[in-house]
Amino acid sequence: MNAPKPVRVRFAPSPTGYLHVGGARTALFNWLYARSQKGTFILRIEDTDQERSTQESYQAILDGMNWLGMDWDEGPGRGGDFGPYLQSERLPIYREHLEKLATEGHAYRCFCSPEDLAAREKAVTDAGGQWEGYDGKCRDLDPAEASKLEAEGKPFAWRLRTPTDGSTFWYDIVVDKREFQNEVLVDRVIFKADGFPTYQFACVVDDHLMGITHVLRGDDHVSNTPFQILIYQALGWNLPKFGHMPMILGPDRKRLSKRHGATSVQEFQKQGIIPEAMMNYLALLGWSPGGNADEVMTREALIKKFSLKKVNSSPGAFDYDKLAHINSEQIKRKSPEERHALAAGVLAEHGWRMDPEWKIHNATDSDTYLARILKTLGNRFSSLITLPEQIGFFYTDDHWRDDEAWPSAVQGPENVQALTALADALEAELDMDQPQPAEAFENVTRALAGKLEIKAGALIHPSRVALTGQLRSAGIFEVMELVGLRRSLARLRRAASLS
RNA sequence: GUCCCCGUCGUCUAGUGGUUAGGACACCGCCCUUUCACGGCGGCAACACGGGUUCGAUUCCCGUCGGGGAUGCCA
Repeated sequence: MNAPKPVRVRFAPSPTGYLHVGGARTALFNWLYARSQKGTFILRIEDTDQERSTQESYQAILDGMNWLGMDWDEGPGRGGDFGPYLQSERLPIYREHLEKLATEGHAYRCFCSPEDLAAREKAVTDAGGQWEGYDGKCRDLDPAEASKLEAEGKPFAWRLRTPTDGSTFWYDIVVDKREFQNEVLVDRVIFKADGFPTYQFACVVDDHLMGITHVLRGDDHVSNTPFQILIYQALGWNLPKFGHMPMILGPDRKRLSKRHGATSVQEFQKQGIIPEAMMNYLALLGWSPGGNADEVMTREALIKKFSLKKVNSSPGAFDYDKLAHINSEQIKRKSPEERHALAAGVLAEHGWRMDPEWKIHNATDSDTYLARILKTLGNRFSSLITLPEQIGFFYTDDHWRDDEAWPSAVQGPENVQALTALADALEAELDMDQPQPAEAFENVTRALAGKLEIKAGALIHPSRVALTGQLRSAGIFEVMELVGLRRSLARLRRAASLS
């Protein structure tokens, strides 16, 4: 048997928008396949649509790829032996291959303008018929006549002459055999009147010239494949393997669109999704590690377990809840250092810093302080979005002021009494000039509860709201330790006085 | 309309010619507890429908229905 060729796959987006989750998922499967097979991952920009391609989009795509951590071996900024990797810089190459097809009679000039075509389509539709695509008007145009029209300066496009009988098929990696009757394939344009190749043509030429072994793309390309196969055949080239990934649908099983919420990877980034989670979730949409295996995986695990054979053939609905779950799991599983970096980013956005005047037990500088906060938070830190709410009160007295929890937990005679009693006890028992550990606060609180013959909770709950402004928080005694005795007292008294 | 594809809990999925059809998210209980989260335990919940083939179909075939894609001088 022949030795397997080294895998070469590519992601070939067109720079006409942001990096959409569908595109990102396609890119991911290519990337995972390349990495798992020790192959080459190529990024190629398909900017043959002069109208819609933009520099901003180009940049957004590169940013999205980088953010997700999908590095490419060849492509923009990386170079490679098969460049250029921007189709707009490969025009002479396409031209050359077009000429070959023209010479051999596989391509012909079509002088029908888009307006002509639209008019003919309308005529057919008006007559109650169904327009089946290009009608082949110029297919048998006399070459002399065509040359004459060209000499007159009449604009034209090039079309591929496709067979009218037989069928074109391939064995898809995902869905096995796919077959189309050539009869239904029309002579589509391969070179536009503006001198640029169409996607159909540029894609085939590049995939071949760049030595692509597996064309892995979205299922929306299935109907392009037979036409492209015809181009390969006309050029006398061997076919790569094709694999069509199932589409991603919205939660309502309609095509995923903006009205479903975020659809571009940068939007998810803004919503506090970390790249590892995005990648992990995307991988799970259409692929599964199988059986009861853990779905939360590192990049390395993903690469190790990924297999094209396990890619599903049915379209899947995007589930924001599950993404959120994967995201929190990924955050929880990060190392303390990585979590610290993540949280520090959030702090920086809010401009929060530790008050250097304050004496905190076991924390005298900002980094240590944050490390202590995160340790106290533990698993509660599982979202970049809720983190500001969770830790704001460690940094500013303003943070806790307004909260709807206030009336229920702090107001009322018992609560005011409890807050005051606790403040008095803490002040009496603890040395204001020394940092106090959580245990000290807890001992005083529980002793007071015993003395007053009430449950500790009757002191704890109002204190939590007084200290944090929230009904939920990390352990309240650790909160007191980190907020510090002096400031804790102030907050307790403040709450009591405001009630 | 035509062509192509898909169809297992609400969602993502595993799986098989004979299984108590497994896991995860979400949801609901209980436990833990200082609230929340985590964790633990348990629960709810699926083979779209109708015909075949077969001793036996969720699994194989056909049809129906449902969903998606394509039908561009966009990619």
